[in-house]
Amino acid sequence: MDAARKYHHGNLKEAFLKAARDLLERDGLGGLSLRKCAEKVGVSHAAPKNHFGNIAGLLTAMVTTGYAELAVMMTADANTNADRKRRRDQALLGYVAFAQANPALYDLMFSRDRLVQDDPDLLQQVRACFVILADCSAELGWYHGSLDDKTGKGQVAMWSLVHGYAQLVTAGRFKKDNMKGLSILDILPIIEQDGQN
Amino acid sequence: MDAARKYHHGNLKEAFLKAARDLLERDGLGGLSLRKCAEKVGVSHAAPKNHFGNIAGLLTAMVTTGYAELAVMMTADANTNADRKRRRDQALLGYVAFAQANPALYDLMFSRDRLVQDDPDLLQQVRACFVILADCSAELGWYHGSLDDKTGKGQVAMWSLVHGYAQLVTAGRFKKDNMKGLSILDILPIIEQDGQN
DNA sequence: CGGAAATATTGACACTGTCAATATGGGTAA
DNA sequence: TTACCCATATTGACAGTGTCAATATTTCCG
Repeated sequence: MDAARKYHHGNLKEAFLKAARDLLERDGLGGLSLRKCAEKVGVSHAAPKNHFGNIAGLLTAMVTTGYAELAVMMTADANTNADRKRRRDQALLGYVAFAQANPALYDLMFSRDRLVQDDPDLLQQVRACFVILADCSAELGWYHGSLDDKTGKGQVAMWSLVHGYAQLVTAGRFKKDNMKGLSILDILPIIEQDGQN
Repeated sequence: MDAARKYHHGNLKEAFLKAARDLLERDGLGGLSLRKCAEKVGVSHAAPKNHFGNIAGLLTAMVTTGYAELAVMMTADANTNADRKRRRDQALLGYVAFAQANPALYDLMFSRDRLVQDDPDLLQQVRACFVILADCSAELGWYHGSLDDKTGKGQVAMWSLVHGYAQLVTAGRFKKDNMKGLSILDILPIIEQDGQN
């Protein structure tokens, strides 16, 4: 049997995720509901229960794919780019680009009360993204002489900075003209130890 | 007439805000509803409409008071503390302390789709907090030689870092043992230009 | 005193997530 | 093939939600 046509509908789980993603970016989180997803896919209103349990399960699954895409955006040209500094820059630019391309999803990815926070798949994808950021931190020399940065300070600083920047940018908090033109790479050299890029 | 006993109920607007605040921190954003607020206060379910219009109006008003409290937390000991560096440290510690004391409210303060983003009162309180952070940035020497920092890089970097840190901490994203003991002041010197505090 | 305005209530509506009961169909073993 | 089991999907119901129009009540002020 065709894998895309199993059982009654087909791969209904992925169809739900796609519908939810569309609704989220089109109408925002307030415009997303299980019943709208079901109608969009063409099934009954209670169909999502079999695949996700409840709405938190669906949002968690969608957010998990978001973290996977975020990791892809950060490592898209990692193979074709031999220069380590450029690779690090591209990772950070990719992070912010993902947030700007999927602002509502990015917000949901850091929501505290709509997700199943201890979902194993979610935690795994989150960790994968954090590892990539930790590498960026190491390249910046934020480990203060210790290559493995046992204190974790570099990673904490890196994730805080890039996440805060991404969230504030997508929220439109940087409105003054002199701020709107700043990219994550512009503010990075300011806070590097040596003041150079 | 007593200002606390005007009209039928009294100062119903502030009573709603207090009830909403309690429900938010006790049951999370998902446990907060207009009808529960009304029941908690002891009025009919449609009473909030007269004061806030809709639920976005109530959340916006509550968040606005949150920003005002955040500013207070950052400047609590500004008068009694003559040392500029300690004053800056206390402002940043106060920022994070507010987020940790009111995690659900802090999250809502950066929500994109539940608030009236262009509310004048909200914008004013946000700006007030940003000004305080800009002062912290200036004290760190992030203006790169220009005291007024016309580029805005220092402010963008400062707000990004402290907001990202506060959000990730309250979300429980820093779980590894070596990270849990880090405060905002621990990661600050890592990314200062001279590497010193 | 009496009308006007602010404030609060009532009842209704569409919409939401969730659940139990039921129906449908595919997979598999006899 | 046939019979059965189980995953999957539907139906109908329920409590809860925000919002609105219509109405009622209280306060303010000329």
